[in-house]
Amino acid sequence: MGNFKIGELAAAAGVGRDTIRYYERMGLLREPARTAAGYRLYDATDLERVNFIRSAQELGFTLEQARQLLALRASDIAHAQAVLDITLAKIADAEARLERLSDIRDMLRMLADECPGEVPVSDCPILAFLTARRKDQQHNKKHQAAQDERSPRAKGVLL
Amino acid sequence: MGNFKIGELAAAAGVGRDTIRYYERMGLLREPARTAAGYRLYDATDLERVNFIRSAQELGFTLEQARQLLALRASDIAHAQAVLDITLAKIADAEARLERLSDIRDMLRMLADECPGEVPVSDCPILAFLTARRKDQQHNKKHQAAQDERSPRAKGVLL
DNA sequence: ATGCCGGTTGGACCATGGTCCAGGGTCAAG
DNA sequence: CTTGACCCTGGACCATGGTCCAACCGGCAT
Repeated sequence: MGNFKIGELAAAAGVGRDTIRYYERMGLLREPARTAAGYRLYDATDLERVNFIRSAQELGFTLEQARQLLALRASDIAHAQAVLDITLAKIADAEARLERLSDIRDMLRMLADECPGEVPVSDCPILAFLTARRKDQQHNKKHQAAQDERSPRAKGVLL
Repeated sequence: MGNFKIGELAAAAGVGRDTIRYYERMGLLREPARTAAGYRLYDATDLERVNFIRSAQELGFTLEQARQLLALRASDIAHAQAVLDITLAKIADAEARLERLSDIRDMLRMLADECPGEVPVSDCPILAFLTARRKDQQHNKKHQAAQDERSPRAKGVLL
């Protein structure tokens, strides 16, 4: 049947050879059969898996989440709720990110609108804002106590 | 005058000591004066610089961009236009990202709405979508030629 | 003098998703 | 038989923004 070598799989899926090997190392693809010479041999189900992974990535899922989704798909006993949960979390994540990002955009737009351009940097409202802003924050902080909670970095960052 | 050691500067700015040294290595802070024992000695202008950097980061600027903004601020000859240009690029970036992200959210929301939850994974519309989607794309690709343009990764990613 | 807190250095490490490379082996065509 | 295209492995490297580590030194209180 249609067995292909790694380069063929990669080309069919539109990724690099190294990406395929990387997915294998990460446990996203099974360890494939080998020729006598040690060449990896793939079939249509492998291609479909790579395509699945790429689709998941396009929807903002990380490789780890893609791995989970593949595991769920392969399970007889899992219910769709598990997939839905992952999806809902991703939506919530996207929404938080959208809000934060649109706040930033609004702020930048405001500042850009105020900036006349043809003045010396010493009169630039954007720089003035960046220079001044912290004083406000320190002001606020005085009433906030010294709690700082360094974040250990978000997992599954969405784009 | 008010000279502080690295720990004091870090505390005043609300960052870690290592972050200060990191900024120095990255060229965001000048090399500070030293005590006889080699301790770094900072003053109020250094604190202000760190605060500026943090503010810039909050507006989505990368450290590299913060460095550029600081350089512009320090320049006598630069005009505000240069700052505005950086800001406008950041806004455009934010907008592109917002659009992409909200498309993804919409797609996920659509899929989530269709998913009944209490069915076996084999009936999960989300998995079905991920499984099927690539076939569409390959279909489209047939009319698009085999141009693939592997992206060398975006710089100055906004959040 | 002893402890302890804080400073110094260089370098390793985190996550994410790959990419690239050296130094081989394999295979089909000419 | 040689050339070139493909494959193998293990490991280094990219960006981003830090964090953490060992192993050492400085300075102050008890």
